[in-house]
Amino acid sequence: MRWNELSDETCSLARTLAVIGDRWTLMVLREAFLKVRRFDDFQSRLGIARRVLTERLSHLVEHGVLEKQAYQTRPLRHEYRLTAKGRDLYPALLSLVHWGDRHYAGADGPPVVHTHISCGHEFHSVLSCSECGEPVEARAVTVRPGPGAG
Amino acid sequence: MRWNELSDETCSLARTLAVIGDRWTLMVLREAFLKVRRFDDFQSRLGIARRVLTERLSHLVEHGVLEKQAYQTRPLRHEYRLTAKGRDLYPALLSLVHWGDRHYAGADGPPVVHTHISCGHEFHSVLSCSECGEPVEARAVTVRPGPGAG
DNA sequence: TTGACTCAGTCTTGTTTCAAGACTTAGCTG
DNA sequence: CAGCTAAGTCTTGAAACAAGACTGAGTCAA
Repeated sequence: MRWNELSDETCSLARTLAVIGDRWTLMVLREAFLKVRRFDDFQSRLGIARRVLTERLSHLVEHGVLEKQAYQTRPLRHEYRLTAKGRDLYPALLSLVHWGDRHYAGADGPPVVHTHISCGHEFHSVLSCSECGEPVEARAVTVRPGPGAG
Repeated sequence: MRWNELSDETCSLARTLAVIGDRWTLMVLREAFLKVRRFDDFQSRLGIARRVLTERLSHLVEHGVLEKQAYQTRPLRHEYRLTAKGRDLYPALLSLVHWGDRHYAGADGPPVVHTHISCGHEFHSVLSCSECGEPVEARAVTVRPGPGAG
């Protein structure tokens, strides 16, 4: 079986991975959150093969994560911007970055620090419960079939 | 260039993806969080090719995300368990799942619901700031080079 | 003590995807 | 007109993947 033949109905993760579960795709999204928007900028910052970049960008556009907008007309040029759906990926992406920071930063600390504008502090991400607001960890969660289960 | 030649020093995400940024790997981890521990259970639940599963599991063990422990000696059999480092991936994984729930659940709702044992409620995940506790969104965050930058 | 069964892999053989970078197109600039 | 820029497209060889048959070490039941 191929990964993308996994049942979508019982697994939101498979669905998510079908859209963004590819290493270059995630790197492209990281750049997008850093406000990179143009083909050649993605290409030169990542060093990704142009053919692969073309394919990843159109895939993301097709799935509504990015949108392609003209930023000039003569010559016609487009840029790729995150949609609301794309911005919703921020928590997932930041969690992945912070996992890397936590487990692979050298003695000096992480390569990048994030500042929360609202409170003014450097921060790291914490996953919390939408209902009680407390931090969530794996052992405090149970899983059961939901209304959309097959 | 290949994705894994990206500079680790300036990018925790590339480092993270080198360890877990593969679709099957993430599906394996999802099962691990659902308490699946044995080779054949991973294999039959996911339908993954056995060769690929072998490779992914050893990769995860090698990187300290899973550990291989004997659960019986005659015949010698092992199981794969999440380490603390592996459990730290829970926020990232749950965020990915919830993104899928949010954007791809059918009219009925998501295929799986998560209950937070501590408070007893069904919940979804919220990424919050470690300093002020408020939810974080992309536009409220600035990024700059940290102490470990190259 | 033989035959079936379980678990955890390994091996083989096509198929698919990927990487690198040269090439293309359309319009602008000097 | 020559060269430049942005955004791709194309070709070719290399790497990764899927399917599933096979292996080996031990258990169990007759």
